[in-house]
Amino acid sequence: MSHNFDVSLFLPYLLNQAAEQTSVGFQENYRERYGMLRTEWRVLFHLGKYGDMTATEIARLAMMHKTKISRAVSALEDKRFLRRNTKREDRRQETLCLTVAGRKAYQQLAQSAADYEAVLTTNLSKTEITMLKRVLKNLALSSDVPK
Amino acid sequence: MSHNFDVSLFLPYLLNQAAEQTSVGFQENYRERYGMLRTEWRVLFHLGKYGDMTATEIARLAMMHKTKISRAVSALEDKRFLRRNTKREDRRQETLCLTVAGRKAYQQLAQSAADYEAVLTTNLSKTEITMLKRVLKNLALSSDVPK
DNA sequence: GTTTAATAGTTACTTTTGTAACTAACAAGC
DNA sequence: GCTTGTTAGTTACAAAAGTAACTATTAAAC
Repeated sequence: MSHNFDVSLFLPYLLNQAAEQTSVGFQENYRERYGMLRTEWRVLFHLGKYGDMTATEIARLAMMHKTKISRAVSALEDKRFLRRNTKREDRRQETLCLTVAGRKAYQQLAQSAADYEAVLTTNLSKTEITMLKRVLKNLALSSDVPK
Repeated sequence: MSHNFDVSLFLPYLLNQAAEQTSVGFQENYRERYGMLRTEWRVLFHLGKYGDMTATEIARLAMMHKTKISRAVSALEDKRFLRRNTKREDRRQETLCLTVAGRKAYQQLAQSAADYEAVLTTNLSKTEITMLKRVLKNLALSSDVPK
């Protein structure tokens, strides 16, 4: 195929650059204000968005490895942002529930996220944003093997 | 702003997902075949694409931290993919030059990259690809502070 | 020319992540 | 019931990345 492929426009590379820059730009919000890591913010926002779930369910949705989730959950528990409730039907599983503080943090961060995204996309049209998100969703599912 | 912002469509999150999936999909190429890490592949491809450069120049272009570059350069040197040449004019700097083996690896990987990208983008039109890359480039520069 | 500041790159130390092995609980086969 | 296999989640260890302090060299100030 293309004899003169421009590696500097290699899609995974561009995606990494964009992901890294935009993520770093947002991290001050959860980091400075709540002392969270990226993984913790992700777990928090899944619970905030989808309601109580188990670690495994978050892992599947977020495509994150279960050890990462496990550590993030412990950290969020230490910070009193969530509680664990062992399930009656299956005592291996535990439902994760945001505390009042956790929900509050989620709401504030969701707001910051909305604001931040607005800034990121100022130069983009509505059509472009929609298209971009659709494409990204597809790429994320491309070779869906969370392992 | 938006009272009902959908965090699961938060742009940095989508970008991370897409970046991670597509990068993992490609890594078998440099990892299995050449025993490289992602950082090494990046350094290699910058040298392959732009010709001999110093570590600092790569760091600036790739927006990678200089310690990451330093380690990747050492690893690539160990694998005999590049040589270092201290500059006459300024003995602090060293020009990094791909060896014959390095150039060969670059060419093969650039080819694999082209093939891989073709697969990734099968469902996208030319217009979409162009638009996507332009947007990603812009996002990557959004808050350009490599530190 | 000697002090001061700046730059290229490395190294030491810490934090975070990845991998694999582990414990505990359940479920099925017999 | 007991063995065998599977799943949820954790922990121990190894690999990678981030941060800060370091060496060596150059440049500037005086």
